[in-house]
Amino acid sequence: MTASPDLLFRALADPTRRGLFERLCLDGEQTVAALTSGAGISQPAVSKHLGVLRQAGLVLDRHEGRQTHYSAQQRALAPLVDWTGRMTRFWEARFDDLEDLLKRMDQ
Amino acid sequence: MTASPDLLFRALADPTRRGLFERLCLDGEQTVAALTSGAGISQPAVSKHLGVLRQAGLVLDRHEGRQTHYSAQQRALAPLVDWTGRMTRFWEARFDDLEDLLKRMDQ
DNA sequence: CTTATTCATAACTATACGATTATGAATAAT
DNA sequence: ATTATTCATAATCGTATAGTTATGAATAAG
Repeated sequence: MTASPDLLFRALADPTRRGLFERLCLDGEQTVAALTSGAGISQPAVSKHLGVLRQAGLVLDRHEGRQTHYSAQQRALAPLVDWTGRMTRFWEARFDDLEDLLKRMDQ
Repeated sequence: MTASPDLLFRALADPTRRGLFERLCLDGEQTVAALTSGAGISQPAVSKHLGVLRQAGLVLDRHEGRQTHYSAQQRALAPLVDWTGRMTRFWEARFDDLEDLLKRMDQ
C-alpha cells in the first residue's frame, strides 16, 4: 500500500512521469490514449511510466473493456510529506533551541 | 537560490544522497571526511554527491583551511512541499466539492 | 468471421548515472 | 623544505533507465 520514500522519489524523479502524475491529479482519471496524446513520447513509453507510477502506489488502474483508466492516488505522497516534515522539523527544533538560549541569555 | 522541483527530485532520488542530506539535517554541519565515514562509498563519490546536493541548493559548503564543511539548507525543500501541496490540495478541493454536493442532496 | 482498436510486453539501443582508481591543488604539520 | 592530510576533479567502467520499433492479447466494431 504505502510505498517507501525511495520508490516515491525515484518514481517522481523523471519529469515525464511527474507530468503524467500531475495531469492525473489535476484533470482526474484518464485512459492511456488520452495520456499519450500530449506526452510527446510513444504509447509503450507511457505505459512503462504508468507501470512505474503504479508500483510506487501513485496511480491506480481500472480496466474497462479494452482500455485502462488511470487515476492519481494522492495519499501515496504521504511518506514524502512525512519525510520533508522530519527534515524541516529538526531545523525548527534547533531554531527553537536557539531562541530559548537567547532568551535565557537575556535574563 | 530556489531550485526547480526537477533538480530537487533528481537530487533526492538517490538513497546515498538522501542519506547524506539526512545526516546533515539531523546531526548538523560536517566535513567531507566525517560524511565519508559511514557512507559506505569512497571519498570522491561522496564529494560528487555533495556537489549534486549543492547544485540543487540543498546544502551549503564552507571552506575552512583544507577542509570543507557542509550543512543542510532545509529551506530548499520548499518547492517540494509546494508541489505536493498543489497535488493534494486539488484532491481536497474535489473532496470538498463532493461533500458540498452530498450536503445539498441531503436538503 | 474478419478487421480495427487499445494497451502491455519484448527486444534492442543510446545515454545518464553511480562507483572506482589516479591524481592534483591547497593547506597543515614535522 | 618536506611530508602528510583533505578535498575536488579527471578518466574510466558497468549498469540502470528512458526511449524506440515490433508484436501479441484482449476486446469492440463491421
